Amino acid sequence: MRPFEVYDTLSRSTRRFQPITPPKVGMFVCGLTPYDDAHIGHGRFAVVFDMVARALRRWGYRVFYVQNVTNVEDKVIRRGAELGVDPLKLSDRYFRAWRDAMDRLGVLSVNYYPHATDYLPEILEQVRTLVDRGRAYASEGSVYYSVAGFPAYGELSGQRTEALRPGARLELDASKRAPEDFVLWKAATPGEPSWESPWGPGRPGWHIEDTAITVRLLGARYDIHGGGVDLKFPHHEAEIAQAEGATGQSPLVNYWMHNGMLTLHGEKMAKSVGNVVGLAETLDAFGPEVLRFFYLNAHYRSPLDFVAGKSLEEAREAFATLAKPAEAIRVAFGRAGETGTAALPDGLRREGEALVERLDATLAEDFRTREAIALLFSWGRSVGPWLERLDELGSADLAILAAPYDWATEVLGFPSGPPAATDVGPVVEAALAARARARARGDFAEADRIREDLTAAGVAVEDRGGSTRWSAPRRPPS
RNA sequence: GCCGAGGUGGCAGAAUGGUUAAUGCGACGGACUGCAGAUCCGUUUCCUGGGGGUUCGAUUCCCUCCCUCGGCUCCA
Repeated sequence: MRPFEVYDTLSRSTRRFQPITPPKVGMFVCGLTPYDDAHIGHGRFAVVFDMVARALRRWGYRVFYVQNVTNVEDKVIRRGAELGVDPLKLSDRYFRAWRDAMDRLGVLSVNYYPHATDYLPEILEQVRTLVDRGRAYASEGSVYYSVAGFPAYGELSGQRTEALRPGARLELDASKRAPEDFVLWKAATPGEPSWESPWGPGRPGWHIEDTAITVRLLGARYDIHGGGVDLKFPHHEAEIAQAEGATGQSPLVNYWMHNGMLTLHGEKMAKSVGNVVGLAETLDAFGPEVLRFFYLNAHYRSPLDFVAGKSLEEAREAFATLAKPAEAIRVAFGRAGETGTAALPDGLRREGEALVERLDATLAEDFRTREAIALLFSWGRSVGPWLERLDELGSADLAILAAPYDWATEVLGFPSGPPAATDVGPVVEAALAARARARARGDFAEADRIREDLTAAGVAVEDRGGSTRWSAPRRPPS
């Protein structure tokens, strides 16, 4: 197991990671409330924690990564009512769309997506435990957590309960003893989904499913909890209060990781702000690798600004620069013999062998993906002079050239995948043959016209040396 | 107001108590090309919000001010 450091929000410091039960790592990330199409802000947390899980597994940790699905919640119910659809069916539909997007994005590291409604027995048991231990009280069919009885409340976010009271958004709910108390179990409203409980029919509060699920699956204490910074308060604060209040064990989580927000032109992207860019459409237009590149090209804790018509276009160019040598090397490797007619200089060979270690070491410092990507670009420059001579190299040398890119594919999730299969080959070949004839007789106007037509169809044409090469786009042109 | 994260070149975005402050995008020049594109080579020395302080030396550490973003019970 490679040692690494991670910034822990609770202690506000970068700490050396120490699993509770090595090599096992329990990792929980707050997932979606599926009630509408996911946007590219959601994609960021998914890719960030996917990268974390990939890295840890590469380093020898046995990661159990759980991402919950809040499928019963105010917003789901409200949207269902608007559309006249059963809320649970609605959330199921959007969850499926989320999974599709995750598959496309290469987010394959999540072991399990528990749904809130699948954990009602655990939720009810935890609520009852909190009531039994005097942490919570029932009132008018609902159950509330009594924040006053949990002094650590506010430590994660640096908020003090006294400071919260003047907050304009505190619910002035007569059934609560104190305004900062939050609901664990919400009394049923007619026509909405509800489940039987000792306090009457109702449904889970926002925060309780996470701790019911994690106590059940990961235990009273676990290693990593991730999520967006916007969830620090009150959501994660409430999780600590609930779990520690129920189990009597502390700390609930050893390392709190919070990713920075994706902003659109400087403002947080959020459904409630109305400034969202759809995840599925973005994947259609740019493909998963460009999007992953865009996300991981900034440190996960920094805010990341998205500028329409610019950010992803720039990411696409940069990604192409990175991916091209990788693909050329991999293709050459497939053709290469054991020994080549040329050999890499020792200096380059050593650089390549050291680079993979450097990449791991860089990520081991709080997941500095931007720095790792910079190293990969530099490698591209080192490798550059060999790109025209790859066929001269033997497989051992090519493996050295490929190793940093293989590392990137494993941990960052790009570059990967062969070009899309295409059945336009014969058509393109025929057009290029016509173009070659035109060029041969000096009719460049005709030759250029054919090339422009092909370019417009998404086929890149390159004259190299005496031959002409073409390539179909890896994905639909945007 | 309180809590947190930030302010770095034309743009995006790293890093560091010390020779020329990464990397990418863009731009420019060269090779190649019928022209282009792609690719390769090179250039882009005058960039660390303002003001103090510590230090032989600060962009980095400390204080202060200004500004931006996020949270302050909907949120990834």
